[in-house]
Amino acid sequence: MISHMPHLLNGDQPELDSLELQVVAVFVDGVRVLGLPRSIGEIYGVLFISQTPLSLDDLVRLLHISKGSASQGLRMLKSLGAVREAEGGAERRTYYEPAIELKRLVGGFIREQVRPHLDSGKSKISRLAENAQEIDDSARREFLGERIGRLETWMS
Amino acid sequence: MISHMPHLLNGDQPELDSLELQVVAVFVDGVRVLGLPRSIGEIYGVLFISQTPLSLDDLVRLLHISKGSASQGLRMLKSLGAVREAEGGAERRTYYEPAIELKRLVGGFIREQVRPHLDSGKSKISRLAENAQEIDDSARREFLGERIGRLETWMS
DNA sequence: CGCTCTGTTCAAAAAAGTTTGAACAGTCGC
DNA sequence: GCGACTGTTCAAACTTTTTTGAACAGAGCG
Repeated sequence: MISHMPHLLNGDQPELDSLELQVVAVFVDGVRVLGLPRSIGEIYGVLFISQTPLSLDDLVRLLHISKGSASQGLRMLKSLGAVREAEGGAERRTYYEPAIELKRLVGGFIREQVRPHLDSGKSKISRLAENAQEIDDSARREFLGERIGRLETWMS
Repeated sequence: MISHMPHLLNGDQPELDSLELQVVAVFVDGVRVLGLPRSIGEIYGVLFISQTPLSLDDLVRLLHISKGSASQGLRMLKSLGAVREAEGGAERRTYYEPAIELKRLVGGFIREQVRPHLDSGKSKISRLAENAQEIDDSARREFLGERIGRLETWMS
């Protein structure tokens, strides 16, 4: 039985096949656009194409990355809500599986990566708008008011 | 007359005042989120808050960046459609002004930074979908078909 | 407790990305 | 043509980010 299922990509498979490598490459490219590190794309990629959940050690072996990288990558992916721990397995070791709903992925990315910057930006701009009111030169003050107002519009 | 317009931020002003620095900082933060280099944010920031178009040498002086940086930064901003050469001035030197319509900025960013990756991603995935059809193991083939299909949905 | 197994941490190394500045190319006016 | 001026290029220097790997913490088991 076992010998007839060579493509069940799981903890037993020692290497990624060419098709799996191509999928991983797509995700590496994908996260690059979002400004996330390569390893994040690799990890999510293997999980995405794996039929069974994978452990940290599986990732180390399949991707040839260090344990540290895999650990940190999984942490980030969990914080983005892109990966979750698989239920069940009464084993000591924990297994991970990908979240495959696009909504969840995009939502997590916005919540963790975009929102913080957006919020701090908004508060900086409010302060800016106040400071601009104190300018003496009236032409300059009006110009600044107009531009900063535009900035405020952009942020919403 | 001249001495009464100290805030006309143009080629004559030797330094950025505190408010201008704050605005620049907002843009530096902003472009960081998009994965663009700091200097891009600085350059767009000064142009955005300047009442008159600025030359390359103005940028070098106001931002304390090298001529090379300013030149490359302007090139990128032009390619993004975020900055254009100002009309008029019969001078030899060319002056730049910011595009301030959000639509144009976002559009340029997508066209130049996102589209290329998205397109190459799509074609990689098409090839992937074909390769997946050649898999022997039928369970594996179906699983891959399902996942790759999902990937294709995401891309639209 | 002592040993093994799993996973985390973090300082240092490596890689990737950005900026600099000197050399160069083009243009204008004389 | 020559010199001054404006801007571009690109290899090297610098900065920032990512990865590594060795040390460590905790959990389970005998």
